Amino acid sequence: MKFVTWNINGIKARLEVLTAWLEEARPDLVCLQEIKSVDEGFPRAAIERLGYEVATHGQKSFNGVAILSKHRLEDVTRGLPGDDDDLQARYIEATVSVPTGAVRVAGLYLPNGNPIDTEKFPYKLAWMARLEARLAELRAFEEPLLVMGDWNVIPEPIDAKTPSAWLGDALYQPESRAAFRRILGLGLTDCLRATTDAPVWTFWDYQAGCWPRDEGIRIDHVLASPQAADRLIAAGVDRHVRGWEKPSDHVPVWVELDVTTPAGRHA
DNA sequence: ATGGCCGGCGCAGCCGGA
Repeated sequence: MKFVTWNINGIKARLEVLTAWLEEARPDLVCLQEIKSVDEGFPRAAIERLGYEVATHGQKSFNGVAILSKHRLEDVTRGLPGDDDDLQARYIEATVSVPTGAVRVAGLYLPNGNPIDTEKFPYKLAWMARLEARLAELRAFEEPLLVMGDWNVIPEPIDAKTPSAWLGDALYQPESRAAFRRILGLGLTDCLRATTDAPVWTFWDYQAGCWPRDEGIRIDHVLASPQAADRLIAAGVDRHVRGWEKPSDHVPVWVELDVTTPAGRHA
């Protein structure tokens, strides 16, 4: 079963690219970020027509996340707990039933945090602390869990074509990277890193010819609980989509899980 | 040479992104 995360950078500007990719990739479940739309403005019908259930957590102009699923979504919750004054739409959870049980999915759009000498950077770090607290709760259930989205964190030097270019950037600050490592320390597996040691990019800036020069970074991640990581078959990036007409600056990142084998029976 | 863009809003040019 194929689970994907993709920052689409505006659902209205990306609907044609999204539907073309859905028909090509045929994912079971997709977490979208930066839909930049209120719930009522989301082009739900065009996606439902392709056989997907749609759950949105939108906001006017900025941010906004959604989950698309070929299988019924249950227990949808919107917003990251821990700060009732935070109105930015960056987090959604849902449970999807699979033949052997259920998978809890958390879709996130982590704050960018730039510039680092403004209030935006402490907001990012506080958001990551709230995320760690929520994921500690979810981990305690000891069930299959995927935490996927645009993390806006470059975890390691290998995750940037030119690491030195990011030294003053919120995505590569020691505090951002340490917070990401603390979350991995809850017992979560970085699925792409679990399947390859090679450099892989998920984002290329629109500016400065970054795509033709392959000046990319890896900031979109899928993390799995042990109960999900045990079922991991493969992980990858749909890099070619960055070369399409009117692309997002991010590409889809996917994982394939074996949800047919009873627990404890897989390799 | 170290820059070059894009979406939303709304109809000019600014804000936000990474």
